Amino acid sequence: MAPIADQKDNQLLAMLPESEWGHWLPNLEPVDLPLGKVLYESGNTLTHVYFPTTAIISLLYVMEDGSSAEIAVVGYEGIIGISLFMGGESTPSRAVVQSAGKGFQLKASLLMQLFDKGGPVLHLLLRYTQALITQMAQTAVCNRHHTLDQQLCRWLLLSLDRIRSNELVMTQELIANMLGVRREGVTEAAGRLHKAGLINYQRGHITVLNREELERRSCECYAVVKKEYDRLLPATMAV
Amino acid sequence: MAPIADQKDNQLLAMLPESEWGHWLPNLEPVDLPLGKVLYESGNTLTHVYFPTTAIISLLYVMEDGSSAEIAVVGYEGIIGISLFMGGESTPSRAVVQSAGKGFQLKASLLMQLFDKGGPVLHLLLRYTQALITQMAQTAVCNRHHTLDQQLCRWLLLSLDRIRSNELVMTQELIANMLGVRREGVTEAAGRLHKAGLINYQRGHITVLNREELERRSCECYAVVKKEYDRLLPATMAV
DNA sequence: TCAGCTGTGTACGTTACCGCACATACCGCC
DNA sequence: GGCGGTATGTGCGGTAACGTACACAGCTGA
Repeated sequence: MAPIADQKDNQLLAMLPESEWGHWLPNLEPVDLPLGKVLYESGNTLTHVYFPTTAIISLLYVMEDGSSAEIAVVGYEGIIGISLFMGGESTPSRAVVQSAGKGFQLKASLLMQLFDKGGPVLHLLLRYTQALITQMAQTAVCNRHHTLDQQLCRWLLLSLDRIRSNELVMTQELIANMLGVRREGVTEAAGRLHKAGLINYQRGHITVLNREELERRSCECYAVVKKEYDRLLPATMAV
Repeated sequence: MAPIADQKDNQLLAMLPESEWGHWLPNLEPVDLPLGKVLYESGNTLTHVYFPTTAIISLLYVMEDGSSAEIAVVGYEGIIGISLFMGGESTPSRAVVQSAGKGFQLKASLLMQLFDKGGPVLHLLLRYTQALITQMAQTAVCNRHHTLDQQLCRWLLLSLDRIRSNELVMTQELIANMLGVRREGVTEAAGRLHKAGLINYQRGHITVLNREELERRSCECYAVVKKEYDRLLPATMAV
């Protein structure tokens, strides 16, 4: 019988060299990641890092007036808590579960031990971080130049890529918070995509029907980010 | 007599531990960084990294249609070419000199040798990278939520911090390219700051007269970024 | 079965910024 | 000392997204 949860459902964990596996496996604790759970708070020191398998986590900045904007989105391909091994221990952003699912957690101190040994683990985590940086940079570009319609397409594609699925459990209100726009704006943009037959949705469930057309309507930002993730973290990568 | 150029004018170099100094100094070549010089191009493998001392370098993404947006700005406090030690060798962005000045360059292969030894050099560079990440993230937030007036204030402050000066040699056209807005928009915003007595400018020279008020008019993004740089890279840091 | 909550749809005036066009001002240079 | 190029100033119609208000629709549980 297959295990309830497999550590290799997280791509970074799956990329670890065989020789590392023994050090990691006993210390990876499965965790439930329910909608809204805050994995780390702005300015707080991290106690754990997280490796999502089926959840989507948003890194976002919450402004003084309470409005927010997403900086990046992380799923099975990544890790939550890069500031730990980058040496800052905290960041001004917050990590929140945007789509419920599962994952694994690892004690911060253990991750640091494994990271500080250098070698393949260090290089893998840094390559991942560079991919994440690209996503952040492209978010900045996209926020500046592209229409809400384009951004919604990009966001849907990026998010779905991170759970390997066609369906997203997410309200328009939440999407609006992520994109940093009005909920009504998302309703209108989603309505246009629906009318064009690209997506379906009812009460918090969005399904993509036509991925190709969605990519076509998206801005170049999606392709730039996807290409960079594929380049830096090829699924078949031998670490 | 003081040296024409001092390697310790770059803050990262200045933070290197004494023991490292011998390995670095003979390999740091002084370079001129004239306005418009491209230090690396999107997708190209880096041959050198750069440590600015008096120049300002913009990391920007150039879109398919030719318009651009700044992702981050780097000066004497940093290094150009993080993708090298992050392991990607290239990035989808471009690095361009926005304010002429000087700096030092180091061969990519040498930097990698020094980085791969691990220890304080590695940790210093990673901490710097985290500060840079914060700047990028905040750029995304700022692009989404803040007015051009606020963004101009933020941008002036960030840029001036990076050359330790009150005067910037830069046309409004260039600033517009960086912010990803129309030149006319910058003219209007700058006009308002001028009218309020906060800045002076004529033909490509901008002088800040009232820094406090400029900070007050800026959005919170400037303070967030500054605080994070100060936290991660304190000038008095013992590496 | 109906009440109540959450999620979605629609409308309307407002605003910040855009694109374009053109006027003016400054500076270096022959 | 006038000329040409670059930098800045201004005006005007257009538009994407905003803030606000409210209607409706679907699920859930008393």
